Amino acid sequence: MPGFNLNGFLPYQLAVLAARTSRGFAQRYQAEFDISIPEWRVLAHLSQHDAVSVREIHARVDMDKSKVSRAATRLETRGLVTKTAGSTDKRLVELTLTAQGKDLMSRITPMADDFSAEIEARLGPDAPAFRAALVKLIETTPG
Amino acid sequence: MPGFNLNGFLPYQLAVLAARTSRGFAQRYQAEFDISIPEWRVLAHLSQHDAVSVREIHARVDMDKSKVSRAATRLETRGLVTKTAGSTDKRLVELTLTAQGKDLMSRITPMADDFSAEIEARLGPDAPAFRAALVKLIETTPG
DNA sequence: ATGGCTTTGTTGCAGGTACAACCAACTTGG
DNA sequence: CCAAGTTGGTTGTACCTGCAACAAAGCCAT
Repeated sequence: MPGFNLNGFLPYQLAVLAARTSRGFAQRYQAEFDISIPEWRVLAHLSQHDAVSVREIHARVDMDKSKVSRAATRLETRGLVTKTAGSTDKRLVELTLTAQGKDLMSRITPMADDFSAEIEARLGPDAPAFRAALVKLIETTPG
Repeated sequence: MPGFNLNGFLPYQLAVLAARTSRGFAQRYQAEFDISIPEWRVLAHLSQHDAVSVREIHARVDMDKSKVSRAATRLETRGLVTKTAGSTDKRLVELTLTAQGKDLMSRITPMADDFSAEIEARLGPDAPAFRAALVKLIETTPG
């Protein structure tokens, strides 16, 4: 009769919160720039590590190879990144932000920081503990 | 040069953890039963609130109307739920678990509890605070 | 009651995703 | 040096999702 309490089920709670949060942030930047979430992830990674391969992003950013590949292709056609064949290993593709890509990142980054700050503000003093727990869970959860 | 630190970005962290967690749990029950995540959510909700409409589930379980509708149809063809037209309002559909559906839930529920317990064990004493923060964020994040 | 407005659920469609097959480029053991 | 195996990236495909259009049922003011 009591049944299973889905609303208290941790995987469900995580899924709901993650979906709402991603949608919320996506709405902000998709209105101004026309970027999908996979594209945003690739751009963000490139802003830290330039001249990087698809494989590298696939490993670090929790996205399927094909997702990275197609995101990179879309970004290239829009002039935000360049794809050049690797010099020593010709299988590798070196992804690099163009000037236009860097410019776009420089405009999205403050929005991202604001968004994060708003979420942490809703948590108040518990925010650091929450973030620490989140990191611990991510690191102990197999890929 | 420092760029944007995606790995420390809260929406990204939530998305990664939620995706991994959902996949991990889905792998367990999809091997034994053949149920998708939307189907699992509908079943779980029905285990608490029997004779419930699509709209009710849509509102409570963070799923699109069409997602609920299609999940319910699949569950009906597999004999896990029944769909009957509402008696007073004929637009409404009353979803109810069949005996087979209840049996399936009684076997999945312990797996779900175990899974939750394993995650909380990885958090140790921080688990209650983490769950509390999660609930607070869900409640303050617009749908 | 009747013509319009709202609500409920289903369905068509366009786009995105995961998974596997695939090709080309490297590597390695003999 | 070459055949077999690996690795990096792209592409084909079948599925799923979200959104919007839709039909049917209910509501409501006149």
